[in-house]
Amino acid sequence: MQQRSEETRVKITDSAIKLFSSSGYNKASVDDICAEAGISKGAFYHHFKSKQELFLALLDGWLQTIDNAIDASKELTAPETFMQMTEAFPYIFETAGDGLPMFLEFWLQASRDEKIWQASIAPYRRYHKYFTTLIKKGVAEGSFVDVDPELTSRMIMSTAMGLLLQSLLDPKGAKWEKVARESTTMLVNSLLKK
Amino acid sequence: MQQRSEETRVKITDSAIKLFSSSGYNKASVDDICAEAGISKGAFYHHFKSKQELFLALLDGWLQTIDNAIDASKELTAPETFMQMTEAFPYIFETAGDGLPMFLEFWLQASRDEKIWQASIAPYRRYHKYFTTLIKKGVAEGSFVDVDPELTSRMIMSTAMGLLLQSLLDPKGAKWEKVARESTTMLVNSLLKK
DNA sequence: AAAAACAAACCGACTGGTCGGTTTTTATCG
DNA sequence: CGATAAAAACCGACCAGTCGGTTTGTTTTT
Repeated sequence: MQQRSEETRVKITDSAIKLFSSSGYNKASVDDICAEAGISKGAFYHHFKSKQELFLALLDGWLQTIDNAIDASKELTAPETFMQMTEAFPYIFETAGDGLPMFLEFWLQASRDEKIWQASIAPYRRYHKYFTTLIKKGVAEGSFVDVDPELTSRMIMSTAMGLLLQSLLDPKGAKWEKVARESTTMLVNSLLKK
Repeated sequence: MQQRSEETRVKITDSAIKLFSSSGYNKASVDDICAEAGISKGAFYHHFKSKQELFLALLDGWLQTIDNAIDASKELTAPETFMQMTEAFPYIFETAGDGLPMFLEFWLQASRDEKIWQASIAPYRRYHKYFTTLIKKGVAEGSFVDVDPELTSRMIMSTAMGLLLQSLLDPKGAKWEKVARESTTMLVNSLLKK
């Protein structure tokens, strides 16, 4: 099939992630990405109709991995789900590590670019809804104390995002996987009925 | 005095904040800033030796306001300090509102630019230390339960940053001042001895 | 008059994107 | 199977515009 084509596409996206992360969306030029990928500009614009479309494609892929993780924990009880998230944190920090600035880049672009915002806001709200439902479920199951699900969901997402932000600014300032794990435990503990 | 000079400088910084926020550091060109300020490029480079230096100056000013707020609450007890922070949140969201993307911009630039990182990391660590000390003080005073001060400090900062991030992405998705206030209350409550 | 503050033309490096042409892959058919 | 032509993938020079920063000259302040 078009195996070569697929390889080129992967080369482009890989290089783009690398360069967007290290230099930022604006500073990483299409020429740079092509050079890093070892392909020509023609090849680039054969696969993506613009730099922005490439960015959108990366965002899509990123959201995909999160969605998959969520799908994987569909059958569990609410506390089990949170515990699994606790376990997932070190993995997230490890793999996201280099791509972390990308994540922030998404945020920033989204706040300024209508198209990218549209692509970001829907999944974001979906995640919020997901946590809200999960907490409601926990309360209904009787395993969680009677908190405000909406508010608690926001707090959980705040904690997660705040941790990512801090680990980005000061990677060596703390053992972030450990902080993340303990933070989650603390949050869950304050949710669990005694 | 050099009153006219000072006015020009203010015009430049005001315009820069406005444009950096709405368009981002890279996209807001020096020409744009000059046009917005109604001055010439010569005037710009008379006051700032580079675009980066202007950015650093803005960062400095921003940190100054935070430091002032911290200084203002030096005499209070630990719980009082937190309660005051609760009160300060609506103000922060109101004033920071438009400048919020700037805040993120600082973060992103810091993670990539050694000079800006140096200027950011010191205050960041100072704030972390401040919260850690504050919590230790609360524990010593007997008003807080016996938590890990380091960890709790990270969590508080996470929550604050995460809230800012979320309000930036989805300003109309929730009443953020309210969420912020309730989150703080919830955090303090879980800290307070019953 | 000296110095500080400002204006505006100018520079070279670099940007995202285009385009005509070349190579490689795939489908078709004798 | 091998020849062949169409289609897909790719190349790299090129363009028009933008960028941060410099320079030269003018106005304002002291």
